Amino acid sequence: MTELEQYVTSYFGVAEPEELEIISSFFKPETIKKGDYFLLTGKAADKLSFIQTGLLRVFLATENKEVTQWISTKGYFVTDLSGFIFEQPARWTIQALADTELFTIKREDYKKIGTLMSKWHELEKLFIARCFTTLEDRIFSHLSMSAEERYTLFFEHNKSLFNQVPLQYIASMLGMTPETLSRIRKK
Amino acid sequence: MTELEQYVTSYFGVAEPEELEIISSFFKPETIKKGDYFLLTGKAADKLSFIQTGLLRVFLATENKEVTQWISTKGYFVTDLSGFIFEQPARWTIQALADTELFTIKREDYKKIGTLMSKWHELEKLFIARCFTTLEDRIFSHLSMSAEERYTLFFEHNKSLFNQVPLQYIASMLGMTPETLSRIRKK
DNA sequence: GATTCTACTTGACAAAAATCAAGAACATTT
DNA sequence: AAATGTTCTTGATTTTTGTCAAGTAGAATC
Repeated sequence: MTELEQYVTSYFGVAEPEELEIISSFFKPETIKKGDYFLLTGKAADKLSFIQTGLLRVFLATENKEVTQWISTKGYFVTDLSGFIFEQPARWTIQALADTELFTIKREDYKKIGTLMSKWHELEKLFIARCFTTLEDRIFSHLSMSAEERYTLFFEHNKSLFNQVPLQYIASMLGMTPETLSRIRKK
Repeated sequence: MTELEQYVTSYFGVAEPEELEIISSFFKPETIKKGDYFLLTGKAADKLSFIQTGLLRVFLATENKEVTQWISTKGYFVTDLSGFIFEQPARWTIQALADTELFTIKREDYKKIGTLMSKWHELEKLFIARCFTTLEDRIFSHLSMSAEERYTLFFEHNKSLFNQVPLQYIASMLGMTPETLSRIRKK
């Protein structure tokens, strides 16, 4: 099984080798350089990718500051989910934090899968439901934890990110300032 | 169109009258009294309901405090989504804040819809994707706004809740203490 | 190797929010 | 109407987190 097939399997749980091959064939390799934009807020969110190497930051620039929503690394998927699904302008901007290799599927091809595989929409549903659950946990962390507790929890599960990603972005993603994160880490 | 059919339509966007009738027929009226539990953390999350009258609070009791995740009113659906979809124990406890009338579908009946309507899983997917987007917005509010800004935004969109629901639960749902909410409201 | 740029840290201070404790307002029951 | 039980408010205080400003460290560029 190729790495791409593993990514597809881990997110969509596709079982039949033939189906998996069909789906994977729609994904095309793509490379973006550090600093390049994968997606811009307001533009068409018409692709979904798995990250082979590199790092992408999902954020939104407001008047005062940039708010980092998420950071994706190898093995993660990346897209503006609501824009991709509902064919609406992207809510997020997505930028490469390092040179990044992707496997990308265009929305038109993604939509074809649903016509080729009868159970595809159910797999999609389960995929999105897992994304929902992840966000539910994240909301809970903001309702019930201090900045330090959020940091500790996140650090336990994402140690490897801390070598690769500027801490200011992790701070933003956890809902605190870089200074606060720095002070928490000093302990 | 019955009220139930309107609820189903607004969440699942079902178009054909016959299909709508089939789906609606699986929902049964149910009544729960103020203080009763709709669902308990750890128990089977095997039903999904629309609220006809009344109020339900979705929360989790931790060692220190109860964390209110959401409050549902007339026209909203209510369930433990991840438990319902993945057939796992409920993550949340759901309790009636007032006498409440519901239309409830059991999971076994819900699953039948998928066998009767070929496009059901796609509608489900879109339904859950909208839930996902709502949570994304909520995360963003915690990453980028102060307690006062979160209150103002929520109040603008949910004025009617404030007459019906004890403010302490709204405070918890917005990620602040009842005292902080009270002080913000004094202004 | 010096320069520039960026990320990170640190300190002093300010603001926001939590905590603790008391009391007031309101509804419910008796 | 009195008593009870919640919920909400308010004040005093502490803790947490943010802001501003300066300085340091490290990588990248020249």
